[in-house]
Amino acid sequence: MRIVIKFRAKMNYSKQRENILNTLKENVVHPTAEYLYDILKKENSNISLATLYRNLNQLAENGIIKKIDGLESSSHYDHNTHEHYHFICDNCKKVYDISADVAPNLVKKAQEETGFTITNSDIVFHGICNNCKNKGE
Amino acid sequence: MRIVIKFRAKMNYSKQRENILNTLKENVVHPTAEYLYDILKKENSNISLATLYRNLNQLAENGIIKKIDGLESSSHYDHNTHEHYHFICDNCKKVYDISADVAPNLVKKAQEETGFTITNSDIVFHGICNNCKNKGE
DNA sequence: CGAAACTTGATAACAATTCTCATTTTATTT
DNA sequence: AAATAAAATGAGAATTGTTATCAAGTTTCG
Repeated sequence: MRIVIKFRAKMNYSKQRENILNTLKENVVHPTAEYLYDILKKENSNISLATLYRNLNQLAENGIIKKIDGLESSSHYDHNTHEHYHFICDNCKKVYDISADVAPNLVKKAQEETGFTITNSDIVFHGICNNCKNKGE
Repeated sequence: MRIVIKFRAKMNYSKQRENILNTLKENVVHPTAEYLYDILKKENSNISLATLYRNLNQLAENGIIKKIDGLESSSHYDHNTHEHYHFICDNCKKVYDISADVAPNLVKKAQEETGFTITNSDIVFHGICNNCKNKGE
């Protein structure tokens, strides 16, 4: 079973990375890269957009921050519109269906907790599918 | 309270849309637009990529198919790495936190159902937040 | 039929993100 | 502290997925 684990280069200290992490912690939660960039530009003389993205990815890969986004790049389309969720294999990238039973009354509970009007819920699981676990592909 | 509901133009019949929908139904589940485009190009003399995207969006807006993607365009970053979920207000686009309690044992249940190794789960709710409901903004 | 509304293809435009590469920092070894 | 290797940076080009534009073709319905 050959499952590729992302190689983690050692992280050296860097002023820019420190700035990015602090800015992320001290400001609005869940900012986009663009939002962070604007703040960083003001406070911190100059930083490259590439540096920002590079560091956000690195921090996320190392579990220091979390990147919030459903799928990786492109959208997928599904003709099955019944309530159900999805699992994406990080190895083969296939998208599997997961029954809605795994989270009963999900919307109802979330509405009760927040008072928001909730029209939709999506769950995306990530991991390794059985095929990849067995075949090591 | 002024909540903008997307205007739905009437859908006339169109050969291309029919082809797209059939291709989506008769093939691999959850394809990307690119995947569909390749099939359609082969089977169906010519179709424009723009037409494909236009129709996929239209079909999704009318609930005939489902578009699977977590957030809209750009990723958001979160320094809170504890298990919790997110709600995106379709009106003001703010991202709110939702406690993990709304889906107890989520990963465990999904693992039991599938046998997959699940490393991560993301839930994204959509709807209208209280602020927007009250202020009508 | 004939007008109004809808759809199409081709291509330009766009936004978010990643890549390239020469230079600079940081860490490690002597 | 000098030499060397490894990692980080900035600037901008490049890539990717998707949407906008617009003139021409279709569908709908009175």
